[in-house]
Amino acid sequence: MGENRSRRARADRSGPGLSRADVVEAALRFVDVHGLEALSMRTLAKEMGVYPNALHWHVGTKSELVAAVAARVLEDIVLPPQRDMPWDAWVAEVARLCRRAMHQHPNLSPVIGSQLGVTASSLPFVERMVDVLERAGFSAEDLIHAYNTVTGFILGWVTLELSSGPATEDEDWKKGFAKQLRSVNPNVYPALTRNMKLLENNAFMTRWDSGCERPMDLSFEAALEVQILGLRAKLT
Amino acid sequence: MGENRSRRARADRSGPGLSRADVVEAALRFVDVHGLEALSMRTLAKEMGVYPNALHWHVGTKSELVAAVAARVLEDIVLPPQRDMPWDAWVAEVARLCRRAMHQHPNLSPVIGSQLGVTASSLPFVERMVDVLERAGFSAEDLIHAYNTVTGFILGWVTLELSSGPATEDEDWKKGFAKQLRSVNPNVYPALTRNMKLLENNAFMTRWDSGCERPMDLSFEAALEVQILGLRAKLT
DNA sequence: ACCTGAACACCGTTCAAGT
DNA sequence: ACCTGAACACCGTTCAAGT
Repeated sequence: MGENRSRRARADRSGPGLSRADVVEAALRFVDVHGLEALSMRTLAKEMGVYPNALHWHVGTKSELVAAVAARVLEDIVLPPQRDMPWDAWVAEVARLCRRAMHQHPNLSPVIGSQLGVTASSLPFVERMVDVLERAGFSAEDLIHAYNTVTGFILGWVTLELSSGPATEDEDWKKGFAKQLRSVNPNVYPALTRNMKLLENNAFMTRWDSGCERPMDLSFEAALEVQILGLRAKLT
Repeated sequence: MGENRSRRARADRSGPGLSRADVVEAALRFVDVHGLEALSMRTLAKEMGVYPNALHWHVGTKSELVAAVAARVLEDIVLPPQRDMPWDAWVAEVARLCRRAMHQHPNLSPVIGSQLGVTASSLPFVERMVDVLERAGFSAEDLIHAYNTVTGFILGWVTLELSSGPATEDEDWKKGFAKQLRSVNPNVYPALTRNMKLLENNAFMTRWDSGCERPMDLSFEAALEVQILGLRAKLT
């Protein structure tokens, strides 16, 4: 999904002082370390040893920078060759690669889920996914729906997996949440009570750790299998 | 999913001057009208005719307010009774209800996708979804995975559907994107070129309008059917 | 308890000016 | 073209003080 960015440090003074890719790269690293809400044009500029306007000149507005950083995450993915591979194995493999890339930059997941549905620069992904699904037997409207099914599943599901609780400083809400969950009325929440041991900290809306600290590997694999089985059923 | 908030205007002076629910409600309406990025404690306070600190006193920090507003969106949903209904019909119906609720407040979709995976206050949803899936035949780990599959799909997929492009002011990037898309090299993007008419503005990463202006109804129904078919296949 | 009023330390963006 | 330096109009949050 695009060539790797050059890894050279910003120290060497060859070429122009700053490039757009440099700024995006620095922003990515900054967000990885300090979190998305800590990112500001001023602090990033300070860390890069320039004035805020230098950044604006290269990347435009802040939200444009963030969008560029989000798109940058998926560029690390190198898609496997789709020939000599069953369509379902290829889809599953690509799903795992996307998830891995997103897990490598968990602080960016909010902006990936909420901006990447509408974007350019991922055309190689589209091209090959469409090609594979077409060869699987989908065509016309069904092809578009199949594409949207798996693409929406991957990006959307992992976004939710990596979602975090309220960005409050203290971690006490976790203990409070756990206590509240365990002390629900068994008469009004019988199914929840029955499966409490399985649910707590393992399922959406009943967990307190995000998918960053507590990856939902097995659930993802199961959900992925559901996609494949469902698509296969639609083909017949 | 919880009782409706009282609809009384903030004008009447009965009881205390302000309540937490009032602030959340006002914030929800504000975001619906002006967008999420326009929300600030100061402007919301001004619109409510109070000082910023009055808001802080009731809802704490801004990110806590936003989390509360996000959770508030799903509280409008009234779950259908799950008895006298096949499990798959119930799941499909609830999926459509969740989607409808999210579409009613599209400006909140980023924060729903990125925060609602870890939250309380949705226990009625969990209870009944788990109950239905259990009656469908899932148990133990498979039950949790089935729950995570459909919950992650609904919230994640619709988040992606409602995702919008860069929050830039001018709408020219849309025309530029469309032109760039239509003028790709057919030799390097054959599948994309073959299906251009179907893809453009209809599929993730090849559309310029968000799911707010351009709902992906058919693709959602197709994806939902894939979930059902896949889950059904796993049951046997 | 609930809110005012002022203050602190930020922030994104713009604009003229330099080179 | 690329960046400095200063300025403008904000922002979230805190703190003392009122009632």
